[in-house]
Amino acid sequence: MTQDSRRTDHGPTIYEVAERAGVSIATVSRTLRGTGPVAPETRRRVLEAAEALRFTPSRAGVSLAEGRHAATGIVFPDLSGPYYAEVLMGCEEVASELGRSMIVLSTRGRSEVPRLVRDLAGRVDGLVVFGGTVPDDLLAELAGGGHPLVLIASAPLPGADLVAAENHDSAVRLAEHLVGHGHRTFTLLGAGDGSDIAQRWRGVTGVLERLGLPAGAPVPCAFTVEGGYAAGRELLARTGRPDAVVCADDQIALGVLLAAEELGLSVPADVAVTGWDDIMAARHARPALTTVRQPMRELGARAARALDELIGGERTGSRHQTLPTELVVRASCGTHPLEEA
Amino acid sequence: MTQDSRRTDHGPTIYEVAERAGVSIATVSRTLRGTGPVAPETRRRVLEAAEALRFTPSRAGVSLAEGRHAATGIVFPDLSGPYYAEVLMGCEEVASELGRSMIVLSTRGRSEVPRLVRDLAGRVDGLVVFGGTVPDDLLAELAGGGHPLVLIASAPLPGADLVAAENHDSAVRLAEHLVGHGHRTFTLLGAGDGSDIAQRWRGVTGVLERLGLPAGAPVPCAFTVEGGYAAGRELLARTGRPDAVVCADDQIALGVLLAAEELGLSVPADVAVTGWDDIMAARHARPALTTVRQPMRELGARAARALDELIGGERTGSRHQTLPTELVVRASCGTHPLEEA
DNA sequence: TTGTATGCGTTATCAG
DNA sequence: CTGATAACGCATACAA
Repeated sequence: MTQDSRRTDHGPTIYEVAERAGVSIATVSRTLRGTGPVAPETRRRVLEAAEALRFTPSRAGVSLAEGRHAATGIVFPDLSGPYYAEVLMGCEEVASELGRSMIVLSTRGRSEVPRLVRDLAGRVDGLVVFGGTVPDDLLAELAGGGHPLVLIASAPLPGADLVAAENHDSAVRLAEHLVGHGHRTFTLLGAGDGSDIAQRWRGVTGVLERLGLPAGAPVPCAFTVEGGYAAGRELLARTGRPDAVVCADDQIALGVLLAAEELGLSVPADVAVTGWDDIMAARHARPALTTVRQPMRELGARAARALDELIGGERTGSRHQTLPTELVVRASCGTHPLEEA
Repeated sequence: MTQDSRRTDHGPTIYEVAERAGVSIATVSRTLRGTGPVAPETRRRVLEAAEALRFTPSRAGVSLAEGRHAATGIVFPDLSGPYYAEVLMGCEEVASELGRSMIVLSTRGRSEVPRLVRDLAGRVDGLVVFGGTVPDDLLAELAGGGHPLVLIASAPLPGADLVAAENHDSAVRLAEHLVGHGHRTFTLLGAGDGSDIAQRWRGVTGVLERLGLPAGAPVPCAFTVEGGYAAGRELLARTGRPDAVVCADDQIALGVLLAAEELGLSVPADVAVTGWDDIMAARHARPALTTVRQPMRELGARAARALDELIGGERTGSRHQTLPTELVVRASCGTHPLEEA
């Protein structure tokens, strides 16, 4: 075939450097990676040859010889919205400091996820995986196969680390704040498959039940602006409209805001709306969205560090980390006589 | 050392599969990758053995033998804000379809960028690079070294493909629209190093000059909400406030909106504000932001395809692609009697 | 201090 | 149809 006859990166090899410097490849390797003793003059010649040839060790060769990839993989549902991108940033930054490359894989709308994940696992030293992206049995298989695994925002898995933002308690604070505004009938928007969403709802309904207020089941809704808009139109148009719509994330809440505006409803006078995540748009929406801020960047950074520990063998058992969240009170949950900015 | 004695992925090798199936490794390889003839019965045995052992070919071994990585790299400034994340999504999706993994590298605030980029180049078959992230001489070196290169939103480079959104003409449309609203004094906010920003400003000032309107130099400003806020406070507080503030991107514009609100100025009655990109927050801001939408996802997808062509050797010369943009008229540029939604 | 030789896991060529 | 065996590029014991 004429197709595939050319190969990637026909750069110089260690042999060419060795020849040019008049030494063996062993000496080149030792010199360049600083392992073992090298005479100053020899060292100079090797460095010069490597420089002249612009030698870069073949990654495949190094990986094969070292038995490691110096890379970590990360699996998300998708990268839309600020949440995942922020986590990725945190992760990539730390990984880079630790000398590892980051390979990304998004699974949403993709067939053959298991094949893709297996392939990914084969080219990294460990995996960061968002909850809900990879079937549990595959995860178990990977963990069992000795692949270091860190889960983010996921249900726990034996043998894998877990990094998550605190959900329950901040949901309690949010609910109490809303009750404090006088809201009495609540709708929970966004039925979550993920355990993190479930924890939030447990926190909210706990408060309501304690106060003897009605707490209906979460209403299913796509986790997008469009999803929130559609659900909002449906919800706010009917009689018996709730005092407060507590949304599973900010995007849903933004959609509800749109729906309310279109229906001529005033937020928060007619209905309060809250989100979760504190994405950029939450701050700029009018009314600005009351929400719960997750330390997204930090989530990623912690995951990268935890993975490094696992890979380095510094730690054997798995560990669960829960990061604190922050209730961000803005205008959409009710009037705030004092803290109005 | 007790430190590094353990290696990654001690999965089964092709030898173990061969032994279990009672054949040679050559036959295993042929069977699994469908190259060359294999007797049905032999095939069955090999498949069974591979399945039982959960055999996955070692990526490093394959890469070394094949002389390719089946991976592509992408270099951005950072992943904050929706722009880069969207481009990455488009890129990753196409790359995945083409059987390539995506390795990401962000350069903002990082020392030793050249080293990181060289390392990245060594583990991929080709690179997608955002303008302004990698020194030109390094890019030239990589291109000269036979590394397939696709630049995004960048100045052109000999030997590299270029994918960019149309800038000049949409800037002209934006400026003409603003002039049509009766705005006469303009401030351009965000002095761009990138050639894409420069093109936008050329489009805007071209219109102004043609009409004999004053066109000052772009005001320097960080491309963040905070940057826009600070510049906006400064700009809108002084006498001789402009009719319209044309911002280099949406984040700056959102900051200006915040500044205007704080100064008690009404947008668009007192001052018009426009952005660029059409990020999610632009739609939800109040007033909603008039802006220019870039096909971010498509930008990434095109880059991935172009890179694939370059890598596959289907194409020798470099190609420049310009993708159309769309003027998105919302409330922040002035009152729209008719198209008010 | 340096060189030789072997292994890492696959692919692919070339005889059987 | 199948099996040795030579690359692929590098790291590293082991010798010298």
